[in-house]
Amino acid sequence: MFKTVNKSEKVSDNIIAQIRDSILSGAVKPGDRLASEKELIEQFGVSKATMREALRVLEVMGLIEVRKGITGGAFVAKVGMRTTIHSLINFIHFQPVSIREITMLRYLIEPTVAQVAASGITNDDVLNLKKIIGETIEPAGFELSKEIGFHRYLARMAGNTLLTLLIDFIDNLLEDRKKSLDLGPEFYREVRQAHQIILECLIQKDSVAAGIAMTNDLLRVGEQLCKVDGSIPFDPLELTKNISLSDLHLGLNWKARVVAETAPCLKEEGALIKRIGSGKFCLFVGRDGSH
Amino acid sequence: MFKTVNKSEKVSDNIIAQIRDSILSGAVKPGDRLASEKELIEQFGVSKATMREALRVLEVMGLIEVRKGITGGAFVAKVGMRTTIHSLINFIHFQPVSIREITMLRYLIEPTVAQVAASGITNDDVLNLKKIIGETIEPAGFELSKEIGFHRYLARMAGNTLLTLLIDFIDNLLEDRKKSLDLGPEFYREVRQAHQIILECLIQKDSVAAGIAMTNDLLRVGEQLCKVDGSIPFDPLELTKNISLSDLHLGLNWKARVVAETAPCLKEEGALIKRIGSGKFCLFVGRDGSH
DNA sequence: AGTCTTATATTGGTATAGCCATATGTCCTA
DNA sequence: TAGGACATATGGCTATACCAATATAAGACT
Repeated sequence: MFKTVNKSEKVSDNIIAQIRDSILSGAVKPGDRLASEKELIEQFGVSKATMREALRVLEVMGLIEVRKGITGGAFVAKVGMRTTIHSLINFIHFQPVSIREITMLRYLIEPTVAQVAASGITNDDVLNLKKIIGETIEPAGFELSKEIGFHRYLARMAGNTLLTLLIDFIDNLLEDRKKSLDLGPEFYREVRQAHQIILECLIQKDSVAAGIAMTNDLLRVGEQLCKVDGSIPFDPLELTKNISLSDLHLGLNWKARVVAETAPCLKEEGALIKRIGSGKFCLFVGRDGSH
Repeated sequence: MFKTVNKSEKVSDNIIAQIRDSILSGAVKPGDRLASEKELIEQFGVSKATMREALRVLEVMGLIEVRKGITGGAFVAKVGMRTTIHSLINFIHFQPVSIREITMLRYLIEPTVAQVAASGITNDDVLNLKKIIGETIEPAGFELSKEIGFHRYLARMAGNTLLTLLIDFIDNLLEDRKKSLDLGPEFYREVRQAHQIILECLIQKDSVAAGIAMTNDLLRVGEQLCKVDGSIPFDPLELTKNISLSDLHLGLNWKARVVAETAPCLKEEGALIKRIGSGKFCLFVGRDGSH
């Protein structure tokens, strides 16, 4: 199944790569048992220490799980979100991120998450969210708390894995900051109230209102953290100074496109045209269906 | 400096945690030499195998770098983006992400990135971007290519570390899909053209046009990938069905808020009010400054 | 027959000792 | 002074032995 290692490179790296590839390629699936330590040592033809090094790394990566006892061995596992977020946290430590940056990212994604969540909310969701709000007390726990927060729950409701991961991560970043900034109880009271308002919008299945309420919440939190922190808050007006990009309702049948100045659509009746600088492209805004 | 491990839990875990914390707390900084293997073994009071296990894990995490030779030892390192993205890729392998989801996330963030990039572009940026577009040939390299793509460069221009990491990651995901889907040369020709249009908008420092051009690009790519793939593409019209959330120009001095029905601002002249369902909250849209 | 206890085999976890490969500094020599 | 040979400290790997945890199976008791 596995081949003897090439000893020119680092041996454990070779083993790690082989096992990792066999997992990521789908050759073995979560739950499958690879082999016992002893068997793997024989298969790879290495010593126990080396084999353990490799297994240990794969375990920390979250790719395998090792169990001891008579039914033990190395089992393929699913990489969990906690492992991944830990890695992100390690990274972010060396690339300092401001509240401003975090808030900007939240501003871009969380209102939409709330919108989507509003359209598909169930009675169970409402109950769970009420419970979560009730539990939002000051002591935020520590170190990747397992309890799912309000925003995380909404992300899961929206059903987009990427957004869920992202919001989980952001939540962690913010929790870290909150802990180090020593905010008063008033802050947490306001957060809870904001969440109640969002929940009310969700219950009424009012997507637009939910999005706005979410925006209100995250901008206020960002502003308050910056106030304590002394940094410059994020203000979305910086982005859309006079013109709102989203006014144009872009869709697959775009109403707005950037086209060459020779494009035939520019001759259509009712088209709004704006030349981009003095270049050869134009911003074209047309009716539905035309492009 | 380090304390002897508590042997009730897994010893190497304890060591990993101690060293990790000492790095993340800032007690030791990148470039610092921790100690030699031998010294660490003495400090922690463990065996060589155990110590090596811990060091190996920390090395894979990207937190330290191990050098051999007479001046060798364990050195604190900066966790790089590649390490982090590898971890994200491991995670995503077990949480399949559709083109639809990827496109949705891109739709939320990349137009804004283009907008911001447009406002701060330099002559050097223009030259680099032209070069990047010129090099966009079919064979996309393999495995976390070092060459920075068009979208990645824009993310760096926008100067937001979080967005940069995110877009790097997304780029990787998309590259993976592109490779497995076997797209024709026509596809890449169109991508290049789309990038040229975006660049033109950037050169003219037209933020709005750049955002729109970016939206056009990413939606089209998403649509084409879904066509080959047979899955349902993302259409932003799903999100903002009849009402555009962003029409409301939310800022720190919000024009739109969700408030309790008893809020005094609802009595202000000129306020637009919409009750949320039959609940006790109202969507309030007021003038600048009022709230 | 069912349930609890106990023994045991299997497996992972740690410790010790030793050898090899490698990088670096030092000293010697031309 | 420049170049090369050697010494030395360090990481990398192997081998072996023993300890600790755990699931299974056998046995004792009710």
